Amino acid sequence: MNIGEASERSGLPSKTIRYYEDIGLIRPERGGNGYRDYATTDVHKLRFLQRSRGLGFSVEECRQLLALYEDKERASADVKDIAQTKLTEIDRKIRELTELRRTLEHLVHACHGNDRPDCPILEELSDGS
Amino acid sequence: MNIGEASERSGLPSKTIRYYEDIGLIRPERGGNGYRDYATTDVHKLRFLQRSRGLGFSVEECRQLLALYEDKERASADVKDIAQTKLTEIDRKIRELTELRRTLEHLVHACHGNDRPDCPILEELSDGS
DNA sequence: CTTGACCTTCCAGTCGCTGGAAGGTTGATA
DNA sequence: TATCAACCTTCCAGCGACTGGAAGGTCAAG
Repeated sequence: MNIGEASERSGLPSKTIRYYEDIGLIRPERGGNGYRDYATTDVHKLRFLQRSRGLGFSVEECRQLLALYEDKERASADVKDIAQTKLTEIDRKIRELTELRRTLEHLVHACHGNDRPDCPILEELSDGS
Repeated sequence: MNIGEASERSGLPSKTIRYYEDIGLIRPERGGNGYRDYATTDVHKLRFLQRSRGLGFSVEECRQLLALYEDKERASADVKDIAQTKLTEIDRKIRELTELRRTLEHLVHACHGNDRPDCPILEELSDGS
C-alpha cells in the first residue's frame, strides 16, 4: 500500500512516516514507480511507534522498544525497565507542574484583575519574593 | 557589569542572555571594548525573564509580560489574563500526564519482568487493546 | 611578557517533526 | 486522447529555546 493508506491505518501523518524512515525506524519496499510500498507488518510497526510515542517514549526509546518488539529472544525485563524509568520521569513532571500550578494560582488569586497598575504577579516575578 | 556577572546575578547562562538580546528582549549598553555592559535594571529584567520562563511562560509571553512590566500604564487585567490562560494549559498537561501515568503503571504491573518473551507492554503497544 | 580567564561573533546542532516548493505518477472524466 | 485532481517523490527550511564549539580579541595578575 502507498504511504497515504499507511498513514490512515497507523494514525501517523505521511510526513512523520517519511521522517521515521529517514532516521532508520522503518524500511518499506519501493515499487517500480519509486513509491513506498508498505506491508501489513510495516503498518503494525507504525502503529507501535504511534502508540509508544503517544505514551511519552522518546524516539530513541521507541527504537529500543521496536528492537525488543521485533526480537523473538527479547527479555520482558528490558521492556519493564524502560517503562519503569519513564514512569519515574512522568512522576517528576507531574510534581513539577503541580508545584508550578500552585504558584501561578496563588498569583492569579492575588491579582485584582482590574486596570490598576499595581499587579502582584509582576511584582512577584521581579522580586522573586 | 560584564555578561559573566549579569549571568551570575540573574541565574541565566551567558549564552541565554546573548540569545535574549538576539531576539530583542534586552538591549544592554556596549563598552569601548565591545563588551556588553549591563546596568542593574538589565539584571532586574533578566531575573524577571528567568522567573517567568521558570514558571512556564513562553518567550513570547515573557515578551508581553516584560512590556507590561516596563509600562507604567500597564493594566493588571492583561497580566491576569496571560497567567490564567497559562493555568488552564498547565491543568491540561497535568491531566494528560496523569492519564499517561495510569496507563504506563498498568502496563508495568502487568509485565512479569522476567526473561520470558511474552510481555504485556509490547503487546499493548502493538495491539492498542 | 606570558598565561588564563574572560569576552566577542558566527555557525551548527539539538528534538521531532512540519511546511512548502518543484516536479513525477495515477486514475477518472470530458 | 487530453486534462485534471489527487496522489506521490525529494530536498530545503523552519519551529522553540537554547547549547556547543571554533576562532579570535581583551584584560588583569604574576
